[in-house]
Amino acid sequence: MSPDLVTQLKTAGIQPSAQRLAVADYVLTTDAHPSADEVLAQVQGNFPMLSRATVYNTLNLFVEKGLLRQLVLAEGRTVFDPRLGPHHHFIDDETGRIEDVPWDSLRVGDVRGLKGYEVREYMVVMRGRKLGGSRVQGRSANPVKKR
Amino acid sequence: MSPDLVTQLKTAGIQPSAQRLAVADYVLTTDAHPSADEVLAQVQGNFPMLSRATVYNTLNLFVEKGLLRQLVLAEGRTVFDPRLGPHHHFIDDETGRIEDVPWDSLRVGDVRGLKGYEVREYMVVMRGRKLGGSRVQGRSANPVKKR
DNA sequence: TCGATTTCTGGATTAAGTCTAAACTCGAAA
DNA sequence: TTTCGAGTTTAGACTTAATCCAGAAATCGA
Ligand SMILES: [Mn+2]
Ligand SMILES: [Mn+2]
Ligand SMILES: [Zn+2]
Ligand SMILES: [Zn+2]
Repeated sequence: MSPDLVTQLKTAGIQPSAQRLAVADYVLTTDAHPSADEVLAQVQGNFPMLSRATVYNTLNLFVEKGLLRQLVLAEGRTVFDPRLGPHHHFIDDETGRIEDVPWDSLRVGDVRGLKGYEVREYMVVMRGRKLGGSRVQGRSANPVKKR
Repeated sequence: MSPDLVTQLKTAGIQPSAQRLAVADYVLTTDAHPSADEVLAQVQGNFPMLSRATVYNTLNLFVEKGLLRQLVLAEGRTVFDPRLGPHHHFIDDETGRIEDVPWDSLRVGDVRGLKGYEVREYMVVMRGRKLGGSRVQGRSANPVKKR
């Protein structure tokens, strides 16, 4: 859809094919942190002839080219995050949903000054309950915790 | 080996069988963050008749009974951590090795005061290079990053 | 237009982890 | 002692996210 998606891919050195644009249109603009399977399901909605292999290929390519971050925060769920800037993450105990927490909402001490380490990046990972429930509860995506 | 391992298991409500003690003797005392397979390899050293299923059963039991924490920080690696108290983690980019960073070495802002969330636990996850190399480099366990 | 290159695909494969059903252990009752 | 049964252990089957592969399809360049 978006005309600058083409530009964004080209700029990253990626050939903007139809499949890649379809994947990009979802995964580069979503507010969620979808897994590969969720990307597949989502994109196949308006692009039914899309194979699983292509989704994985494309996601890995986007990560490699720096358009996407790959996050592994919870058991058995690798997810993708289009927000490249530094931010923290909150994981809901019940739903498994991952939410972004603005960088500036938490001051972390002198990480870079840690003796013996050259820290390239860091984030605070929080787990707990989301408050202010009552709301429609959102479409709860991840059943989480099968045990 | 340790006589109080028996006590520790009993206290947690776990029958201290030979296999469980062998696993406990390694995983509850290690400074590393081993995966299930690393636990298996390690323990089979002095306890060759130990099955993969028992290792998984035992590790899951220990997690369930609160003797062990399960961490998922990196691609395709679920590891176990016997240090129950709060602490942070540093992950070496090259080796994938996970190191503990003392809780007090980093001051994190008012996490508990975050509006809209009831944070049960949190940690800072750092990635980068370990400095002061030259040393024997330790037995580098995890090749990491196959891509 | 046509060969070369890249992209895409279904199906096979891999590998971490779980599940199952049978075998084994061991203390206590008979 | 024997027997019994609850709990433990095991090999191997199974599940599933992810990768690999080799041919088909699309795209590109001259
Ligand atoms: Mn588990
Ligand atoms: Mn895998
Ligand atoms: Zn994020
Ligand atoms: Zn740790």
